[in-house]
Amino acid sequence: MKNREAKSNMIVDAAEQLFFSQGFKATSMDQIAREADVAKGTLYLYFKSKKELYYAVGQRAMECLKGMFDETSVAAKTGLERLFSYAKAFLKFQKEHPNYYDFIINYQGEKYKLSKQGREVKSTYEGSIHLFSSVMDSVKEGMEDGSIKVDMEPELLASLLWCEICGVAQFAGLRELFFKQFSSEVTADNIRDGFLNLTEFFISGQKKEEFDT
Amino acid sequence: MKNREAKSNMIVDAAEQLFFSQGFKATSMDQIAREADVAKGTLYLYFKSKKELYYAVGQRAMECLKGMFDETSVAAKTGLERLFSYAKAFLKFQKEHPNYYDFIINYQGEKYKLSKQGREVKSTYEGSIHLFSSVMDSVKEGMEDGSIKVDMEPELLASLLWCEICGVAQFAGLRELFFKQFSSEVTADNIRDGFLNLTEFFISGQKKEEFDT
Amino acid sequence: MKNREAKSNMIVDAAEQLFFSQGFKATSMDQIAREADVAKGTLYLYFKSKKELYYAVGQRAMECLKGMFDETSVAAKTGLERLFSYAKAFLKFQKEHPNYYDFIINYQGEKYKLSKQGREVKSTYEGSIHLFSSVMDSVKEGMEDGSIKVDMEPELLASLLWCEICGVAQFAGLRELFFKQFSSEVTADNIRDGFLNLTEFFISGQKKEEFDT
Amino acid sequence: MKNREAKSNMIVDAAEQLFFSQGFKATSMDQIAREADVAKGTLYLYFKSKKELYYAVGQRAMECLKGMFDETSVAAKTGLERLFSYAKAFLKFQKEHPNYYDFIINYQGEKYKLSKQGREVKSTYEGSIHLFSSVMDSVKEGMEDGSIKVDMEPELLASLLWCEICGVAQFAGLRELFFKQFSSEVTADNIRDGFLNLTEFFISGQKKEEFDT
DNA sequence: CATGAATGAGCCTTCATTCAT
DNA sequence: AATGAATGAAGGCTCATTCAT
Repeated sequence: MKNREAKSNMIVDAAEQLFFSQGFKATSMDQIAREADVAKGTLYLYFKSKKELYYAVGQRAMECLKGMFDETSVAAKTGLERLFSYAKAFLKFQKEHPNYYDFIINYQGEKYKLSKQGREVKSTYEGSIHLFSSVMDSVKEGMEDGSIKVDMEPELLASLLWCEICGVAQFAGLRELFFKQFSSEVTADNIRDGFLNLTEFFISGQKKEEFDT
Repeated sequence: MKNREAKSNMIVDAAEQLFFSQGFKATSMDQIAREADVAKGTLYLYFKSKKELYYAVGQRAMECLKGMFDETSVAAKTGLERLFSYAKAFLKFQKEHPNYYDFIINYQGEKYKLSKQGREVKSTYEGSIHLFSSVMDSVKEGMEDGSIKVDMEPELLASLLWCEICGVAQFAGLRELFFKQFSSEVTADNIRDGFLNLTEFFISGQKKEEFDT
Repeated sequence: MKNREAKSNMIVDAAEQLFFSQGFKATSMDQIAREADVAKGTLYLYFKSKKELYYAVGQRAMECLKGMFDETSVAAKTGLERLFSYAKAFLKFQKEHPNYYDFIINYQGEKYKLSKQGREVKSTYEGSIHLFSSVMDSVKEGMEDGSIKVDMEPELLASLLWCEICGVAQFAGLRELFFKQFSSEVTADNIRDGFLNLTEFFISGQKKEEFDT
Repeated sequence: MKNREAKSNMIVDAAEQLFFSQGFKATSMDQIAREADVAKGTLYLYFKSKKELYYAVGQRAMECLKGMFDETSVAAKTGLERLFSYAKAFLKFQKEHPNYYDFIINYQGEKYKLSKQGREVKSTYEGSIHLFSSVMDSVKEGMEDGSIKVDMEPELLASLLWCEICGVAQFAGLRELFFKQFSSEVTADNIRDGFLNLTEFFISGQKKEEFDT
């Protein structure tokens, strides 16, 4: 039954593409079937409903993010390094898979629209917890090993940084054209790098003088 | 014709609430009519189409944000102060009108789905430009008057801060329940305040020692 | 209450114009009200329903036709002359009031669509009887006075001629462009005149030789 | 795919009947679906829109008429004979398929309301041209072979006869009840036969004496 | 397993008619 | 008498889902 998984993947491929370009409601099962080159009825052999298909895409996005997180953090020595390897992974994820990123961000909101619950929601939710736990641990670790020097509760700092990173990830790309109107120097990459540099500088507690030099 | 505006507002009230909780596509004109306590046909006396109603909500959201921006920035002395009065206004806007905030954030995306353009899109886009210009001006001002001490192009710094603020605004509230699982101290307000304090401290270029104390 | 009739006429004017150019179903009471420059509610002060308005137009068309019939037949000396004065009146009516003509022709069909009965139907029906009676009388008269020489029951000949005239009236104009494709000589007027000349010649029983000359 | 055509035909059957009895606008897709005993959505599997269904009926009507024309004219020896075989075919068509006849007559008018053009319009228009060309050719032929003796341009005579035949076809049936009020002898068939006899007599140029006998 | 024809609930929008002012 | 805001039934069309083959 190797074949089954392959076909299922093809269907999710098709669905993914259409959901991303048109949104959930605007994508019809007809379109997905056509795109996946199967009959409409076949979709229902692999996914119980359109909703289910949507979840499958969410699953994929989350797994992709988890993969990039796990892959990246191995070489870190200090808490600060680990934290920033996560940050970089996150930004890289957004850059390389902007659709997956958007999907995850919008998931919760969209989901309310789909239905008030769903086992798949839980699954991605747990994924988020896992990721954020890693970030928080790295902050704690950094505070303990002295690589992070900020006078703030680690949970709060981690949350705050998480929000900042999400904001940079989301809007750096989305609004690149917008920002560029004011200066050609303001590219998505520059924003991302600027954020990483500035934040690392600040939370590592270096003196002002060191930064100016 | 006082009455007309009042009724129109009631309809937008109803539409707003439903769009916020279910999204554009998932909200039917029937529901809006029921919620607004008018007949379905009446909706079309006030708004040419469902799309038009959606725009009316967008208009409202943008005007609300602009109002809070304009109202807040008057008393500022330095560029730094002005910048942070904007930041506070933005966070306050998100806190007091989270739905409007989400609406504006999602506006662009949703709108592409509605139609490829539209005068209303332009209207909100221009609103964004206006707001961001103010932010950028305050950064430049702060760099000139010495209240902001960061070695970075003002446009880039402004863009970066904008992204961060958006991130904090959006996720502090949205994920409050999420963050709280790790520490009861991590509330949306704490995240917002933490962000403001930390960032003000950093970009005003105070020495580490001063912060620790 | 002179005013009442005047306003009623203005409304029928508006309705007439719109019914003719768009048809019954496609014309809305809103349009009629706008065209007549009165409020929508006012229409219902003068006409019980849209249907009623439609009938009023039918009434007008029939009265116009009757008027032209009565006006024309006075000077006739023989039955043949009277018959042809009717024929000419009919063709003239179609030419000068093609919309009224179409209206009358389509009345029956349309009416079935409106409802299965209606007093107005009767009214126009009686108008038709009146007109056709006149035609038939003129045929009888012509047979008696020798101006019509056809060996056929007068009722049948009258019916037959009526059908022919209706056909010429209806299609000469409607299909003018169509016929013209085959010869620029074939105009609506030529068809009408050709019909009158040929038919008069035939039913007056002139010899072939006379015609050829 | 034999089945597909069969079902498509059943749908057109239903649509035809309803369009004939109520008109285009007054017939709803719901009714058609009910009449055809299929679900409403099914209609759209076979016809892209209500308009398309209407065209399909028009197509049918035209093909039916063409079929009867082609079938009839084979045996004719002279132009006159051919002309009258067409005339008979036309009258027979109207008699056997009065709804199709009406449909074709009203087609043009109705269609303008539907949309300003359409390939189907062209299709029936071309059908008309084809038919009329045959009629005109037979008139020319008859003038050449001497079977038609009328001093008139063939195009004009053909046009005129066409109008007359249309009139007889349309009104003989439609007004049968009307005419009968004046004499029980005036039936639709008598009108049709009377028209054929009288006209044939006249345009074949026979002497009056021969007719009287 | 795979198909795709069939279903029917649901959507946006229109419009004849009513009625409080 | 006149208004025009309000109504709500209907209409054309879409699409997720089912099921006989």
